[in-house]
Amino acid sequence: MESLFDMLRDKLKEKGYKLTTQRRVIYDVFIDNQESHLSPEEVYDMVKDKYPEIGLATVYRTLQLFEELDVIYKLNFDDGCNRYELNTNTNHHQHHHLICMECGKVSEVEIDLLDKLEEKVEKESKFKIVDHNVKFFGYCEDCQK
Amino acid sequence: MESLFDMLRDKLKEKGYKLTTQRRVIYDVFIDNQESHLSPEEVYDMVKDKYPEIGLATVYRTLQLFEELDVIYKLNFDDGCNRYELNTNTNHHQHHHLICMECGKVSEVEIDLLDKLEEKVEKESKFKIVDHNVKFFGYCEDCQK
DNA sequence: ATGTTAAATGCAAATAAATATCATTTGATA
DNA sequence: TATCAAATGATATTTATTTGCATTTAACAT
Repeated sequence: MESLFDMLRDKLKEKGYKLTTQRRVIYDVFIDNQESHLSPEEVYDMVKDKYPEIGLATVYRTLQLFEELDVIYKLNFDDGCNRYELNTNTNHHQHHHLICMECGKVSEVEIDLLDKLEEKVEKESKFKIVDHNVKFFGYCEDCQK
Repeated sequence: MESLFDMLRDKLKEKGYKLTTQRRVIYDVFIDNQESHLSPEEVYDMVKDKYPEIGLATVYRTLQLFEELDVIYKLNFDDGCNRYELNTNTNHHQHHHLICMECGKVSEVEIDLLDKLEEKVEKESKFKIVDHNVKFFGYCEDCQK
């Protein structure tokens, strides 16, 4: 039974990339913050605790690499920076975001009604669909008052 | 029976904003390019044909204003800039995007199965949902070959 | 173990999109 | 037609991200 970390190592090896300390440490930050939607700057700050010598450019490069390897995926909450979250292979496809239009808070919903929808869209269009992304906009509990 | 343009004028007046030539011309660009997803730079280039004196900052400011007035809405195709499309009041809510992961082409789907989904999500979470946004990722007809 | 080599890093400089500043102009109303 | 807040254009600035390059390091072969 392969852990998430084993998968990272295998994916890196398969593509001829090296498993560096920096990549380990960045990976750990995502493991330790699975409920978060981290920006490059936030990752940088957290990584510096364990590995102060790291450069911001390395963080950016690593995030790109991890995204390419499907280790993390990119989110967009329109707040001026990219955000990323760990791909645990269980959150994918039925894990979407609720964005509060008042305070900007983002929460999660676990729901999967979209498989039917994908089929329908594939029939109507000529696209071969492999993924979807759903965002809901509204007002969170606190901001409804 | 009120035209889209009348609505723009009313909305501006209501909030104490002025109907300037620049705003008219930018609005016309959206009317003339309803199928497009325009970036600020693209709007700027098109506007300059009719109104060469316009400044890029005015385009940015106008796009923000139009978005605030729900005259246009913002899209994100992760290509390094904001993109906008006209809100015709008919495309809203059942108009979503198919993004080709190979060539980046974006097409439209008209579909609305999400009302049920919104209800379900509202029950499960404490969010009051007012809008949703769906993107499908896959391969377009040309790139499947 | 050690040497070799391509890949990765850190730093600093460079880009690019978007925003802010401010003197000047303009649209709406009296 | 005069008034005045709002809007504009030009330019400078900010902020996120990327790039160039000399140096370091992980992976692999010997």
